[in-house]
Formats: sequence, structure tokens, C-alpha cells
Amino acid sequence: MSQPYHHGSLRQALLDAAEVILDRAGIEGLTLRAIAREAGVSHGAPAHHFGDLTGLLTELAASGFVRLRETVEAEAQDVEQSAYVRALGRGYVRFARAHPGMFLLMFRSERLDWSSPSLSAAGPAAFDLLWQQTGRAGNECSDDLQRLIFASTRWSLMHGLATLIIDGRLGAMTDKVPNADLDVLVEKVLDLGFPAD
Amino acid sequence: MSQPYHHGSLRQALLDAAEVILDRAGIEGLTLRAIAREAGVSHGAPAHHFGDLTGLLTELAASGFVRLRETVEAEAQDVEQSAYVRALGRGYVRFARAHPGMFLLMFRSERLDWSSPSLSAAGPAAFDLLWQQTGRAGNECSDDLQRLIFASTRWSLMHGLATLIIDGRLGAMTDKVPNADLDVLVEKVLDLGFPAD
DNA sequence: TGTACATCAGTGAACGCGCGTTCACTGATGTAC
DNA sequence: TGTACATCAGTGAACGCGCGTTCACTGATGTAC
Repeated sequence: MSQPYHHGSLRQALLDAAEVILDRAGIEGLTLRAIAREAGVSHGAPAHHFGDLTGLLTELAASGFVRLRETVEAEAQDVEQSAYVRALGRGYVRFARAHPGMFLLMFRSERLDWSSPSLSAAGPAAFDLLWQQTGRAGNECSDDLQRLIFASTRWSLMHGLATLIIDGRLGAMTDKVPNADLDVLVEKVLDLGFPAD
Repeated sequence: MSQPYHHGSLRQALLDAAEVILDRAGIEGLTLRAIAREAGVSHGAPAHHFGDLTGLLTELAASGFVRLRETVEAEAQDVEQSAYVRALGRGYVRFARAHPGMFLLMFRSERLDWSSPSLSAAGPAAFDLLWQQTGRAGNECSDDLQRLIFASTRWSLMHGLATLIIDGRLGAMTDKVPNADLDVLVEKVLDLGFPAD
């Protein structure tokens, strides 16, 4: 019984396999057949668990949003309010650089089903920390619209920074400026964009 | 002689056809065969002009960068210095919203050849206006590293704003806040992110 | 405790599809003399 | 001005490939009685 007929936890195994492929070959490499191959299972098997590729990628992206939130939360833990948003941004950029394929899947992919329960729950949850901080007592936000403006501005900065880095655009810049280092640049941009009060 | 054997300007016609497909079907739809089909030509023809798909997409992206620069330049023309960067940002976001497929091709595609002459010339040129403004007399930049930090921060904000909008993430936010409108949000974010001196 | 049966999970062959690429070709254009 | 020839641009059939999907199947598990 080296290989039992039933896998037992194929659902999770397929998600794991998909992430391996995502890291190795990017979004382009994500096909049902490749994922099944990576998981060591026949290519018809995934249909029993996810229906089609969109279903699988949607679950994968949802797990990515959960981990994005965890990463960001860990970075901002025990950080005082004046540096809180900067810490969120640092975690955000760190996540994107550590898992560029996943980050792109989460934000850029047209193959996700945002109406699925798990994704529509996990997606906004990652944004919530920023939203909550923006609404804290003593902050600038008189109403929800103001709050949205502040949160969107902050989100845009950290998202743009992360995106430009993993697409290689900022790296192309630092290469041209002597003594410029991408890690230092990230810190300085976050300092400049999210100054202490 | 309804259809002459030689097209005459097939190169440009293929680029035009590719853009039509980009608008209609997004990056996923961009294949050599689809482009040739759209241009009304046999699918072997593009090879004579571009070699392979990467060659064609690279030229297409280069023309996109040229037009991005034109859009941004037009928006910022005759704008006084205190509002200049905000105008650049407005043009940047406008371009992305008007040509989302092209914008994504330019920044997200892994199928571009950045070592090609046209793309390596056009890409940085679009960024140059921001770079020049950041280095203007009276500004904060003592050296190139400082200049890079300021330019990167500004670029990140406008790029993140554009990206979050065309990927539908900010739209999902405005839907939840009463009276929130995407157009207004863009203006407010640019005001907040690029305040007048 | 046993037995019959329904349901579930995974297999493997087959299908049709669109893709990039190759290749011999043909029609048109340019150039040498 | 004419002619031969090389080069260029586009054709269309063919190829092999990986894809998603379908389908009859089989092995394993659970449940009713």
C-alpha cells in the first residue's frame, strides 16, 4: 500500500502544488494539468475538489490574503501609533517581495471569482487593518468618505511601491543611481510617505 | 486588385490590430495568430516583421510608453510648479483608465524584451518628467539618492492608485461607502498625496 | 456482526481546440548591367 | 530601355504540443438494515 487509492487531503495538496508552481513559473504556469502533475495525481482529479481552474485559483488567492494579513499584522504588532502605518507598509512590501507570484495572482489575475465566500471574506480582511488605523481616535477623519480618501492614499502608496518593485521597475532605477539600494529605498519611501505625526 | 499581395504597411497594421485585441480581450488574448487574424493576414506573416510574439509586444509596449508620456505631458502643460506633480498623477491615472490593457502590458507583462532599443528608450522617457520635476531648483533634493527617493515615492503613489483602480480594488471600496465616487476619490487622493507647497 | 448498496474520490484514454513554428511556395519589388 | 536575377513579403498546409473537458471505469468509504 505504498500509494493508497484515496489521497486523503488532496484538496490541500493541490493548493500546495499550485503555490509551488506559482513560485517556480509564475501565473502563466498555473494550469489544471500542471497542478495535478505537481501533486502526483491524475489530471482529472482536481475537478472533484474545485470544479475548474478559477475555483482553485480563487481558493489559492484567498489563502494568500489570509497570509498577507498575518504578515502585515505581525510587522505592526506592538508598534506605536505614529509608526503604525509605516509598519503596515513594510509588511505589505515584504509580503509582495517574498511571494511575488502570489501577490500578482491576488491583485492582477482576471481568473479569480470575487463572489466566492472565502475570497470575498479574506480579501477585505487584509485591508481592514489599514482601514481601522485610519479611523482611530485622534485621526483626521471626520466621516467615512474622508476615511476612504486617507486609506486609499496610503494603500496606493504601499501597493504602488510593492508593484513597481516586483515588476522590476524600481530596480531598474536604483541600478542607475550610485549607492542606491532597493532595501534602503523601500525604507526611505515609507518614511517619506508615512511620516511620523 | 482588390487586395494587393503586399500589404505595404503591415508592421503598423499588426500593432494596431494587437491594440484592438488588447482592448477587447486583454493580455490573455494576445497571440500571434489572433493578431494576424485581426489584421486580415496569414498567421505566418508577423514573423517577417517581429520575429516572435515578444518582439511584437515589445514594440507595442514601447508605443504605449510614448503615448503615456504624451498624455502626462499634455495634462501638466502650463501648470504651475505647486500643482505640477498632481497634474502628472492625474494624467497617469487617466491613461491607465483609458487604456487598461495597454497599461498592464507595459508594466506587468513578463513577455517584454526590455533590452530592445525602442522599449529601453521609451520606458524611461515616460518617467523622465517626474524625475526632472523632482530635481528642479528649489526642491528638496540635495543629491541623486534623495532625488530618487522623492521620485520613487511619487511614482509609487500614482502607480498604486492607477493599478488599484484598473484591477477593480478601489472600485470595490467606493461601492461600500455612501456617496463615494471613483472620479472624486482620484482627485482627493492626488490632492492628499501631492499637496501644494 | 454482517451484508448490500449508494456515494465519493481518483484513473486513464479520448476528444477537439488554438497555439507557435516550419517549410515549400508564389507574387511583387528592387537592382545590376 | 530592357532583361535577368536576388531579395523581400505574404500564403497555406502541416507538425507537434499542452490545454480543458468528457466519460466509462474502479477502488475505497460510509450507511441502512
